Amino acid sequence: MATSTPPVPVKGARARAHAEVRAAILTTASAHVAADGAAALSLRAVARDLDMVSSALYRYFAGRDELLTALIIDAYDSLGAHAEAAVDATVDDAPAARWVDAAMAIRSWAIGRPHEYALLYGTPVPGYAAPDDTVAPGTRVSRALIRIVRDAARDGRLDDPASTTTVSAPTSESFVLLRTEIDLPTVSDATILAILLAWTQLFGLLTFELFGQTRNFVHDDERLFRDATATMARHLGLGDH
Amino acid sequence: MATSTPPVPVKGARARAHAEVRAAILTTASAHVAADGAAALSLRAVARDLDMVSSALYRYFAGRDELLTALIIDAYDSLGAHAEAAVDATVDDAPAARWVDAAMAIRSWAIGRPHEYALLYGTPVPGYAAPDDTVAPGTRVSRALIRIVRDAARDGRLDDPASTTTVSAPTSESFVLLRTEIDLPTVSDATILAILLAWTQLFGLLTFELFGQTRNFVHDDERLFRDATATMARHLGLGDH
DNA sequence: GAATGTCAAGAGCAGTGCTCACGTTTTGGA
DNA sequence: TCCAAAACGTGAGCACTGCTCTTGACATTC
Repeated sequence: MATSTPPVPVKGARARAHAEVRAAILTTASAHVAADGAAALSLRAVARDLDMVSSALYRYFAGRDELLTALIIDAYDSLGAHAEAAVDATVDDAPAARWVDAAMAIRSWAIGRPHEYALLYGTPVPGYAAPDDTVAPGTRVSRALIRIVRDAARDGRLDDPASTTTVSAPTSESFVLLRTEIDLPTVSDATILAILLAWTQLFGLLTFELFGQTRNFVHDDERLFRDATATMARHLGLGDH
Repeated sequence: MATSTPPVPVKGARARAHAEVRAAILTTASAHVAADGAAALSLRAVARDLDMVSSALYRYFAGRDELLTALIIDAYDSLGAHAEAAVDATVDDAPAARWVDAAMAIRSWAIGRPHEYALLYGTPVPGYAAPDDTVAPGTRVSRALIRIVRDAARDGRLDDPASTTTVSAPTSESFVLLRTEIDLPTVSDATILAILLAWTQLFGLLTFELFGQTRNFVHDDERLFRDATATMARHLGLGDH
């Protein structure tokens, strides 16, 4: 029985003021998440910081979940821009090196904002599945990573990892749509699967590091992350030069 | 300033009754987590179900966090036993097939208990780092998976994936301790890294599936998971027969 | 029998998300 | 220019939460 999103003025000074207050709410809410994590985010505390009364917030967000969803979208955008910058900055490098650099950029973003990372890749706060609105903004990071593969394919620096991958018929079927959506029309099933593997491996390792699953036996997390992503780049068939 | 764990009687009928009540609390708390997730776990609701008053629970657990930690440990044990059973049941199969079967067993456990899985591998609830007590029980699953590699090595059915892995000197250094701890003394750096990769890949993909990160472009999650883990088994060097 | 340990009860504190009725202010059209 | 509608902030209030503390009833042990 979620209350629907509150009405928002569309023109004039009212609209401008509304947008400003909304932005201010997001800013201080984001600061609270960065400091104490999403679980500890309190609407009343945010309202206090802004010298409002808690009920006033409901003119801007339907509730806590909607506020969190907005924060998730902003965080995805921040991470996406970060990843894109890394991919852009390395256009002239070898595909494998680009992959590692992009992965390291994603990692450094996450290390600096563990709570925001948890907001994106940890347990989804409302229920246990992420709200639909957050899926699309989340693809920005993936698209940046995939651009590395696309550039490599264009330049003939992408090997087909067919010899070491197993793709069943139904999986191959489901790759048909995915292949066009990520704009890699000529690439093999093995490459698609390798991309998925590299993607899940990257975030899997990062999540384990940040959530403490690797402590007690990994000492130099950054080094391991670099080696791991370099290995995944080779599995992906990305060229070294 | 966390209140320390409450005193517990050590002998006699008193101790028995105490243990029973404690178990009952864990059982109904676990049911609540399974139904609504860890975030929604309420001490008062648990107390109501047991016809107690909420303050009575503090004789058995120092607070909500300690209750959750106990639940985490139990869940790790459940998952660990599940994985071990799968590994035991396939001793005569090919190493690669065993790996896939164990992974599928882990997945089916998770699919059936999404909230428990989130409790283990999602955002750590107190703060953003898991309490230390939960690390050791968490290794049970990993040890089960590693046994597959060890058996394969013993039987000469483990290839060295050196040709496709990159292990830097510092990472190699940190593998020295790890190698003896997982009782794979003769195995190469490349194999150790491949194990880590397979491990993070397995849980990375599973987490993405459960938290909704793969929806909209993966249709047959089970099939993909099977293909992905089979591929990782090959990267690991596990034999097919 | 007295002292000690164990336990549940209940009141209470400080906090939460959220709703609602109520005034005030601003806005845009008649 | 006037007026109704829209937007907004206020404060009270509801139903919760985790947690603390005091009190009184037992049981076990000395």
